[in-house]
Formats: sequence, C-alpha cells, structure tokens
Amino acid sequence: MPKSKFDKIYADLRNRIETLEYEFNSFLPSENELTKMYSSSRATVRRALAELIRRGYIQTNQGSRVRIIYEPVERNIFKIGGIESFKEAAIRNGFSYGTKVVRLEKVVADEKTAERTGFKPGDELYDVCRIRLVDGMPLILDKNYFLTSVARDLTEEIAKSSIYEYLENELHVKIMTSKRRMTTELATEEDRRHLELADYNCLAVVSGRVFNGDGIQFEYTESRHRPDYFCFEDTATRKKFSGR
Amino acid sequence: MPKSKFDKIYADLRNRIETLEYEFNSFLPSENELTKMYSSSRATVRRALAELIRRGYIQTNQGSRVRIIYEPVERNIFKIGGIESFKEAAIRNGFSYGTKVVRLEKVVADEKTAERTGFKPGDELYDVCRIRLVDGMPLILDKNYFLTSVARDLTEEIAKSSIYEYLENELHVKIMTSKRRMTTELATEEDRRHLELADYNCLAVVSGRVFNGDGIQFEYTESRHRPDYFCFEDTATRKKFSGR
DNA sequence: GCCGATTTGTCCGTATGTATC
DNA sequence: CGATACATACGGACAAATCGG
Repeated sequence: MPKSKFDKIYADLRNRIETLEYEFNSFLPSENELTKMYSSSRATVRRALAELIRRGYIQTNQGSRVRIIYEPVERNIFKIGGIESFKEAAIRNGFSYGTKVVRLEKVVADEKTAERTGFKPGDELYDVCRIRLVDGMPLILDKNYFLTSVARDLTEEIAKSSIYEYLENELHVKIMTSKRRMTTELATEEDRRHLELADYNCLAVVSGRVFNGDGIQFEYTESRHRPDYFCFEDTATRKKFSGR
Repeated sequence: MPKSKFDKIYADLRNRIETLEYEFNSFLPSENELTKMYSSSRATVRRALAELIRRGYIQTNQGSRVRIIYEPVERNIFKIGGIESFKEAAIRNGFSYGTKVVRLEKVVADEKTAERTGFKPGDELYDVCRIRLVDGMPLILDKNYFLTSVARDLTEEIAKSSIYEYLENELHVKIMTSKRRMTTELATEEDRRHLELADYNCLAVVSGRVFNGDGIQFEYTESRHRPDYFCFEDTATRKKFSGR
C-alpha cells in the first residue's frame, strides 16, 4: 500500500490511467490543478509524474499539457521488473508457481568464477541451482551464488520457498541495488536437461550482481529463461542531459 | 554539454566517479557539503544524485552516507541505452559502422502488421529494412516502419545515414518516448540470409514503439541482433512505492 | 542500551525561465 | 502578444534511519 504522499498520488493517477478514466492520448489535469486536487505542493505532484513517465504511462513536453500514452496490453507473459524474487514476480503476474532445488552447496570461488560473478577468488559462496515452475512448466533455470558471510545458514527448505524473504525478514539484509545484464546465450547440456527447449538452441539470460546496504555485492544471479516465455519491458525517454 | 545546473552537478560527479577520484565502495561528500561545493540548493543536488542512482553509480540509504558502487568495465560490447540511433550508439561505443539499405518502400498496414506494430489497419507506412555493420561485420537487421504522414519524403540516402537526424533536424519531429521490449526469437530465413549466425538459431530482438511530442506513435522498430554481440544493461533498485 | 549528532527522505511555498498555444 | 503550462532552482522544515560515544 502507498505510504508516502507522492506515492499516493502516483498510485491514484496510475490507477485512473489503467482503468481508462484518463484515456489514451488525452491529457492529465495541469500540475496546478493536481496540486489542488491532492492538496500538495507542486514538487510532490511532479515527483509522482516523473515516476509515471519512467513507467511509460505519460509523456511531458514543456508548454503543452501532460499526455497519456498508456494502452492496456494482455499480461500473458512473465515480465520482469525491478528487484524482486521469483515468488513475488509470479504472484504479480498471477501465476501458480513452484521451485525445485537442484543443488545447494558451499564452494570457494576460483579465478574463473570470480571473473564471471564479480566476487573475489577465495570468497566462500553458496552455490544454489533451482528450477522454476510456472503453471507446472519448468521455465527458468536459476543459478545463484551468495556470500556465505551474508546469507548465513541457507537450507534447502529456505531455497525452496524464498531466499529473499529469508534474507530480508530473518537476517535483516538490506537488498539495495541490482546491476543486470540481458543476453541471449547458447543452451548448455544442463539447460537442456532441466528445461523443455523444443526447437530453441538458445536461452534468454538475465544475470545480475546484487548489493546490500553496506555496498557489498552479496549475490550473483543468473536466470536462464526459456525464450518463448521471456520478455523484458522498458520505457526510454530522449535524454535531457549528458549521456551516460 | 551540460545545460542546466543539476546536469552540471550530475556530469561532474559522474566524471569524478568514472575517473576513480571517488573510488568504489567509498562515500560521496554529504548532501550538505555538495550544496556548498556547487553553491546550489539541496533539491538540485538531490536531483543529480537521483540520476546517478538510476544509472548504477551510487546507492543511498537513509541515515548513512552515499556510497559509490561504480566499477569500470571494458566497453567491448555493443550496449544499448536510451533512445538513440544506431549511429549515435556506434559512436558512443567507439566503433566504425556502416549501413546497407535492403528495402525502402511504401506499404499500407493490414490487420496483421497493425496488430504487431501498434499502428491502425490502413495507415500508410514506410517499410524500411537495413543491415547494420559494425567494424565491417553485419550484426543487426533493423526493420522499421514509419508513418508516412510524419516521416515525409524518406529517401535511400537518408536511410543510409540517419533517419533520426533527418526527423529531428529537417522535419523538427520531437522524438519523446519509446516503449521497448526485449525477447529471444527463432531466426527467420531473412535473418539467416543477412546475418552470420553461426551456431545460433535465435536472435536477441529489441522491438519498440516510438512516440512524438503530439503523442502519436510514428515508428515501430525491430532490431534483430546477432546474440554474441548483444547485451542490454540495466540497474534496478528495491522499489520504495507501489509496484507497477 | 541510550542519546545526540549526522545524514538522507519527504514535503511545502515561492520565484523565475521557457516552450506552447 | 498574452496566457498557460511545464522546467529549473532556492530555502526551510520536519521525519526517519544510522552511527558513534
């Protein structure tokens, strides 16, 4: 539920847009009208608008009014969003889900895995490999490495439900930032063994390095998706400032 | 070049971080110190910081200081960022580039292409198909549709250099928002004919719908990438407000 | 474990610039 | 040209989390 004021405004506007109360290609009330409607300052309204822009609901243009560019689409794909666990994503997309733990063991990072994962050689890690079932179908092969010093005492039981819930609620780890990278890679023997790839000889791979509040990378994650059930969405706006 | 004040602060801080003056896992000066350093208000500093967060340079945590989480990486991959043309992206990544125009013709959208592209049946479109060469290698098959009413008088000459430059500088089209979607798809006969796919039977596909300042979608674009040269990067932060 | 100082998060009101209509 | 609307910027206030003594 929305906590802060800007979040209430954001959630309310988003809701009105999604229910088509404000329809595609029409205009939102002006910022001044919105400040009155929500009895807030213009800065707060603008913050909510900024979030709607980032999510592709509206677009703004100095001098003209705020235009709605949201159109409803079917939600029949397993889209991925911010940092969230598989369980959270499955619930958000309205699917039944399950997890099969293939492997859970302690390893020490060698030179090669360190290079690939962002850890240092010698770091002690949990090596977790799981299969994600959506509506009974094995769609994702999840390979994770966690620093044992942060993700203490991982068990199969935890890996089967939700490691993130355990980290946040039990160990009080602050999960902050995730740098992700999406690629298309050739399927390995392991992929083929666990997923039903049909004609595809490739997978959609999302790999990421996750940082906690202390700025240490405590996880490397690699989600290997069956291509026909994978989709990543994004909204880009013409940059208003110096490029990256 | 930076125009606004917040942009100057953003560009300066980003530069200091990239040159490792502020190094990985150390802290930025506090917001109060930064307001003094840049003789600005806290709001302006915070806006610059927000952008640095979004780009994965720093992470913040209420109560503790702003931590740098940027680590330099090799730029040997053709990464894609915001809305930018192929030409802009190639220059940013420091590659030589070329374009071969395979097809440029007027078509009228039928039911099926309308469904796929987001246009309406009956819309008159330019159907453009180009091959993108990076360092001489054909890496991307670019298929674009433009509303002829917006992208008037397209020529092969323009398609060969930069359609975006033409739209912005000649036709003064405001390119605003792009809703993109990344998938992995089976290669078609056309893909195989134009790209050197080797073992891969799939491609990384980025498709997008692009809107101008008037809120009309004037372009549908589909970039079909050779998997071994494709990579999309992204930074996610734990959401502080209602999910999407 | 408590307390106070520091730091970031949220919010408000106002003023000025600039593009659009 | 004037009115409207969004963009940028400033300064102040209080809340909430963190950290060190």
